[in-house]
Amino acid sequence: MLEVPAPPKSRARQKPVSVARGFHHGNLRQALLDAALAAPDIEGLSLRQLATGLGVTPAAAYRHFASREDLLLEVARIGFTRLESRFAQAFDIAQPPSDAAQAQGRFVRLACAYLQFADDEPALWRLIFGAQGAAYRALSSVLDRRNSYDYLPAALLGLHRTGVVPHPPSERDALFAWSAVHGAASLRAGRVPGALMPMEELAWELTSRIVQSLRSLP
Amino acid sequence: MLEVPAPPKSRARQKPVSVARGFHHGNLRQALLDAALAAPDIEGLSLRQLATGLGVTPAAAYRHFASREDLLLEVARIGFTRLESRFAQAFDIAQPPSDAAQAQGRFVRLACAYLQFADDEPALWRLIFGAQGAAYRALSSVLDRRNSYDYLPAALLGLHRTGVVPHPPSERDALFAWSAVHGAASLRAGRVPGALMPMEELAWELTSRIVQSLRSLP
DNA sequence: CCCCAGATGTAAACACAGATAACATCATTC
DNA sequence: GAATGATGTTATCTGTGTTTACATCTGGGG
Repeated sequence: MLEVPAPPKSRARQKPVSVARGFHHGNLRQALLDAALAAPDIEGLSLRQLATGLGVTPAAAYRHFASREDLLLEVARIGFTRLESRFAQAFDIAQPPSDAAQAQGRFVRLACAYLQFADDEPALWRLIFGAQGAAYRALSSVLDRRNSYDYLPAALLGLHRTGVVPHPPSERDALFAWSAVHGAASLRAGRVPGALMPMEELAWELTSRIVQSLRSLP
Repeated sequence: MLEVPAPPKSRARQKPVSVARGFHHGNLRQALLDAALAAPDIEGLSLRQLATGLGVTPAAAYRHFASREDLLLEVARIGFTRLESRFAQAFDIAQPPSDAAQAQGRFVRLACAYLQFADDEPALWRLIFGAQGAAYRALSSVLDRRNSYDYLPAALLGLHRTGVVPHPPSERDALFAWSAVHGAASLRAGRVPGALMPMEELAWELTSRIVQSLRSLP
């Protein structure tokens, strides 16, 4: 609520910190993105508050983003990248599973990453997947899906290679697994009581049930 | 709960349509709700457009709703009721399943109802479940959950009673089933390519996979 | 070293949104 | 046939997205 009262207007000479007042020179864009990423409700924030909060005029934001929508899309893109990097870390491509336990471990970690992201960054989760996933849809055509949502099929393939699942995974197997995990994450994000159990427990339960279903279907 | 709107409003004089101009007398509230329900993007609509579209001043809406938020909440409540009535019809409580095939049929119909609702009323779906299910959360405390989301456990119980599933369904069984169906509906609403198969097919696939997972877990 | 060109930020303004208050009008009831 | 409360209207306020014209900073070429 505190305004920056344009205090000293230190037009004097040297700029001790050119970042703190008015001019951000080159990093206003990043500063706006950072502020948006830190907001508790990204979709609901206003450009003006964002800008004035950074000690800058609303119109300044338009030097870096064509519109509010554009800013939010960029934030969503960053969020999606963060999710993807969580996937990558959980997947741990450097260490392919050599037995059933390792393959299942990888699968559990992947589910965990999905759930943990919704837990850790609820505002980003809402931005990306909320509201019918408007942002997600807009991003789908831009992002390389091959690099983001192919971790799941790969994990299922690992389950088959190590003998956990008899048949090679089909696209529908992957869709079912994705549905279950995504649905659980949504319910958890919506604070549905039953979905609020400890996360590792939820992830283990989901994945073992999914594996069970894959075991017995032709 | 609704007010009694003085039924036919027989204005025996001129003004053949008292509804078309200015005064709606008693049914502006319903007219606003109807207009909102018909909007392609409920969350994004403005009170002003809604009101002026009905030939009425923006401020008139505030005689019937405390705020835009309040209106949207009421619309969400109606949407939730619609979903619930779809559940009731699919569940068909009058005809409890007497064998495995009927129990499975009931389960499939229930999943179908969920998916069909997302297909038929995407705007309502987004309003209720989108954006982290803000509306859904707000409604949860008001609605009697016993009457809306207990169809699923009941259907699972039917599966057990007719011998499809060996163990009586636990809360976690229900959560898993709900997650899978809800997740699939979300992906479908987000137009994820893999989830756009014919709906009955998707419902059948989901339910049979869920049943498979319930068969083998202790 | 100066000065200019382009990047960056400001000031002012427009249209539109939600919301409120004071006033006008209907429609029913005594 | 008024009185009265529900209903709708006319301003008006604040806040937001966005644009336009102007001001300022920064780095590089004479």
